[in-house]
Amino acid sequence: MSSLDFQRATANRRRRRVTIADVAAELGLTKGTVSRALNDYPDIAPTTRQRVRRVARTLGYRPLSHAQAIKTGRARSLGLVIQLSEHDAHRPFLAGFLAGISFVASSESWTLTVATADSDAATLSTMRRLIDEHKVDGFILPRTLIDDPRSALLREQEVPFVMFGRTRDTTGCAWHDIRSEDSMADAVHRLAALGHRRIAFVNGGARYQYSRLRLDGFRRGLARAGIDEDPDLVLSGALAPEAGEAAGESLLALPRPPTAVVFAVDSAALGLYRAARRHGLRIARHLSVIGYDGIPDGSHADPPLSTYAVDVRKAGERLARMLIDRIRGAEPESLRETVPARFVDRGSIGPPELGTDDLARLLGSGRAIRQQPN
Amino acid sequence: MSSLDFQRATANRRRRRVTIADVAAELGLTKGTVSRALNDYPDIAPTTRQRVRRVARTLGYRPLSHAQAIKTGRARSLGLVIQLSEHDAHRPFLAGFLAGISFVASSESWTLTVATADSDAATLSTMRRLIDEHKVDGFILPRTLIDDPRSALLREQEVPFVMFGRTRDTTGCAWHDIRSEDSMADAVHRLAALGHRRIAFVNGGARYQYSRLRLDGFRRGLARAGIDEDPDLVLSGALAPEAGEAAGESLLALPRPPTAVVFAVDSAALGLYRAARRHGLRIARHLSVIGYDGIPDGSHADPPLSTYAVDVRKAGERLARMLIDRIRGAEPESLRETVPARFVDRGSIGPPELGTDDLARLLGSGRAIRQQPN
DNA sequence: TTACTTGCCGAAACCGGTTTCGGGTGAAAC
DNA sequence: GTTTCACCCGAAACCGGTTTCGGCAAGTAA
Repeated sequence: MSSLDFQRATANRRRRRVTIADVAAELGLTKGTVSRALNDYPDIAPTTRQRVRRVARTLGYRPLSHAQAIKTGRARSLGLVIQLSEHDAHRPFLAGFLAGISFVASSESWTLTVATADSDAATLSTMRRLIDEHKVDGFILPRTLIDDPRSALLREQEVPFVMFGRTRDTTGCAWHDIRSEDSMADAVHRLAALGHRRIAFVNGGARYQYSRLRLDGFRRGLARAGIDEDPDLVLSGALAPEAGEAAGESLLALPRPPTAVVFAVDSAALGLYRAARRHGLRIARHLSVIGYDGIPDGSHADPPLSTYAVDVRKAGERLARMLIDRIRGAEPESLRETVPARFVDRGSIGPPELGTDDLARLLGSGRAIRQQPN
Repeated sequence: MSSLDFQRATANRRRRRVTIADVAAELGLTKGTVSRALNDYPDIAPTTRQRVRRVARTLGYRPLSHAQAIKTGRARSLGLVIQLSEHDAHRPFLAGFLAGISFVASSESWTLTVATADSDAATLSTMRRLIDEHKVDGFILPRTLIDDPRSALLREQEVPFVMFGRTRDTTGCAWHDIRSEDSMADAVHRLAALGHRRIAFVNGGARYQYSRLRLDGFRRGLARAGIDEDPDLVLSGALAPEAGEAAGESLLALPRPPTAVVFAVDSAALGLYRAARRHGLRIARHLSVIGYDGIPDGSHADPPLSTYAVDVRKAGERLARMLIDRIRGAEPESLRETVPARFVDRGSIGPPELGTDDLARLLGSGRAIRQQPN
């Protein structure tokens, strides 16, 4: 045991790490044997394996990940490139999402490498750098686009990836996604059940696959409720409160305004609150609103925004798990799943107190009054 | 040049990376010479250095970071462990903060490794793992505590780190921080200039060093304005809207309520809006509020919250730069800096329309009226 | 007894870089 | 004409692991 003590002493004195050679020397074995023992090679006697394990533990041996990487080609790291130009709507989710990924990664002794970029091009070049330097073994792709250049790059480079969201060309793609289309259909269903017939839809960004899906879901809801779609009541491109406010204004300016509005994105829905306030309308009473995302701000609105909550932490966990499986060789086709969002009724919907015509009249008079000072 | 073509071909066919041996072979040099040339060793002829550079570029050679790490002991990665238990108030800053760090890191071909933890203990053990496996070369410590166990660990392990915020024991510490204490003093000064004499202060979490500093700043402001401190008007522990609301309630319940409130944290300040609304008070007219942080939600409040904006992206950039310098050997004492926050007046402050006694009377009658139904 | 497996481990190559050491060359100094 | 000394580069060790290959010993079949 003197050699063990010696190891400990030097480790403390010079802060030299315990290497595999130290473990081997302590046991009177060779590096190779120790390595195979720790990596569960079948040609190692069970008793030897146990001895190695024990000594490795007592010596505090931790393999150096990049020393392993040089031979195995595995950095044991998951890559995540966050693009935060435009609206930054995903910001409130970021912490939970990272927590989910990090939780699973840590449990497997993997790590998470994150980078940010401010454009599509920057995202791709950042990913390319991470690939070239072999900093990561694969990527999690948030905010998938209908036609996503990232998946094209990764397919070409043969780098594993999983997507948070679906896309058009699914070849070689693995994904985890929330069935937001079902939520949109459900929203229409709920509003129709409350008596609404003029239900508007304000969609998100056109590039995203989810926008396409949610619009489909909205239409499915209308069809199921037996309501004909009115093109005037379908807008898109609203990701932030400002855009949501503008959308609300144009909807309220219609000859036959909607009595309920479904938003594809919570933060846009919050914009409608401002428009409503300006026109003296009360959310839920005069105008029902349903959002999607479950952002915390929604619960601070007055009245709190009814929405479909997404468990982003869980999504992060699933994606990390799937990516690790994918890196270890699982087929992408076996890694595809969708889960539902959870409806949380906080009080921003209710039976229509006024019909569309009464609403129009009210808004008209309001407009007249408000325009007097000008 | 045929060998060059050969490299390209094999690189494409078998997707084999270009190694330093390929570059050396192409030039008729040895690996060692190429390595020294690329790393600016002085014993390489300038002409040779240029030739090596050019060929390395045309071949598309990128050194494998973990292959370098094995010898240099540098993973070229910055560590960030985010603790998101309690309030998660830093969430809105996360994206910008990461962007700042990532921007600088990328520019030096470094990467950012992030992990999350849900307690102090988990944070420490996660950091320990990253250190043991040598996944990172140093840490950025967000949300510094008065007595921070993280700095103790890193000092003992002799791992470089920089802090976002100050701490009590500064030995071996490098930091970047915002002089929020000056902002608090400035807030008092501004309110006093508007005519306020009863100014309250609602502080943040007691563990954080910033709370101590901001309280000092508040007191300094009072002293400068010639106002005696009233212990009733100083509260603490408010980090979220709920706690801010509660603090607001207790302040408004005082016999002589404040006409202005300074909050150490924006999101707590937003809680006061709700308390004010419940009592029929109008922010800015009856009750002036100043927050600190500059969170986006503040600008959506009604009226928008006046606050001191912190440039978290810039902070991330500075911290990354400082940490890289620190890892490269700079002394921690040379890496200490503070910058001011920027006041943004969005309209939540104004001259007191009512004195404290009138306010108390108004609140009293309001209370009476509201309590009748019970 | 001999031959052939099988189980288990040592030896050594290898991964892709970095760094030390030493020697050859040419110019300057004597 | 030597000697000296930069200047440059090759050779080889090294970093800390992994993986291949081969051989020894014991067990089994012939």
